[in-house]
Amino acid sequence: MKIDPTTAGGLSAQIATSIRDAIIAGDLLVDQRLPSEAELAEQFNVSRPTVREALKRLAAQSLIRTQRGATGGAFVNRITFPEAYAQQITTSTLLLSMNDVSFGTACEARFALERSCATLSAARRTADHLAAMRAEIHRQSQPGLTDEAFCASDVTFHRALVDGACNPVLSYQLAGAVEAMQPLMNMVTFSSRDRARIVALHIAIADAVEAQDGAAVASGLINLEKETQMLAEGVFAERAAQN
Amino acid sequence: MKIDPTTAGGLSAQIATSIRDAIIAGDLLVDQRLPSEAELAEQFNVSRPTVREALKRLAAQSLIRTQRGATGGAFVNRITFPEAYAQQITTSTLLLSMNDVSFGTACEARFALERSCATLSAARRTADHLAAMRAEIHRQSQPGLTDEAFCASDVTFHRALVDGACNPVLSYQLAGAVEAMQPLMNMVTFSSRDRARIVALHIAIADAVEAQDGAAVASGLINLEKETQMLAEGVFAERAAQN
DNA sequence: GCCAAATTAATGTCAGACATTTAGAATTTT
DNA sequence: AAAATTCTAAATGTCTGACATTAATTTGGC
Repeated sequence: MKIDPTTAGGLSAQIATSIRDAIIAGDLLVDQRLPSEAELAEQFNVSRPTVREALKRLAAQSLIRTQRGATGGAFVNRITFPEAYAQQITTSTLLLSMNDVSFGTACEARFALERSCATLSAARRTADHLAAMRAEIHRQSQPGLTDEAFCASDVTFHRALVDGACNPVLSYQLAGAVEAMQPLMNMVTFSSRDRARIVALHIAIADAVEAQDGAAVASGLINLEKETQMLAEGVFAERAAQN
Repeated sequence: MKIDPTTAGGLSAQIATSIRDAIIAGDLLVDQRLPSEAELAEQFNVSRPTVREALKRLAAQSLIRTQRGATGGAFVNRITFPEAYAQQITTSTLLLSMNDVSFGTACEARFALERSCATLSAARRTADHLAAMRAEIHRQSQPGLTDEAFCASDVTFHRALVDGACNPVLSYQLAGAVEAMQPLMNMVTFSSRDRARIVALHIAIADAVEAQDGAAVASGLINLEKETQMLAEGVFAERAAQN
């Protein structure tokens, strides 16, 4: 592990990159202990605070975990699916909110991705997945639900659909797409009549999933996308008119 | 911004979370300058190194950038698509390599996601996207290509297909799926006869894209997935036999 | 009025110290 | 002898203070 003090980014960034590369290359295996901070400082010829900053960078990406105490230290972390979910959602959410991606573009991407689960989910969904979808439909039907609660339920419904594919990699990849859309969906506050139409489309999708009819799930998602896009257009047109 | 010294995770982690939440909530806007490290230290009642560790955590996630000099400091960063790509790819790659996800599962997820671009890419692809795909096909046809180069070309081919959908959100979401598969694909080293079959399937897909026939693109991808899964099965069976 | 040098404010780095946590060894007690 | 307790050592977590480096601003000279 060599470090060039002249290059940009700062020493701690370079050290972090160096260690990250070693992990990716497989030189450092899962649960393997890294040298202590003092040893790393000596190896890289920097001070301990600098090493610590580098380690914090890696910890922020869940690449390492640290443990205190006598046998403590920094260990290569096995990234779990929940951790990866969380990172993906954070990144996706900020990416959308900071780059004025249009509602239409995000919506299109989200439903395109979700349709990729339709066939698999129809084929493999368990009774639990179906029950989760039905439960969210029931929740969404209740009057007096706040917009936030409605949207949260919407997300849960779609995640149950995605999880029905029984492919953790697919679930992970879609977590970002589905969750990151929630803030955008929140902007499109729905009237009770709009909600009824959405719920009706959800029921159609759930029915198709229950019947294990993949094509019907896909077309149900297409209808839902159309409806969502139409609702959004209406809301944005109304807002534009007010200004 | 309040900090509870008793809670777990360490002070720097809490401070990082506190600032991250403020960014997500929109209390800190893009390009806005954070207080100086000394001021943050005073606000949170901690020392400067602790604040710095927190800032490094945020920098690792591209949430902030720092600038030196008189008017320098930490600024809320606008996450760009390339930065988000890179993070997604790193996370996805490590997630797959550390959780012994089966080749079949990862492959299924990857092609399911890619099929979601088929219709859009057939409809919207520009001449550039098509040219990029043809160029990679040409490269893949050359004998004497290393396995790594073949796989890298494969990735480029598929990214061109995905980018053809002209939806940056879709491209971003798929970057992880396609790139993270590369190390797994590298494990399945191909004979020249296998390569020829893959290239033939690529040509079929490119032809369908050129003809703007979405259904044909989708079925081409299905065929490619089947071929890939078959090849992998053969390789793994062979390896199992050797052990 | 324009260019160059001093100023200044910020991050980047270092050195050393102390606090805290934890596992394991040593010791004492039962 | 076994079990409970205490002690110790090693590691991370945090603090203080200092100096180095960078880059915009101000100041001074011409």
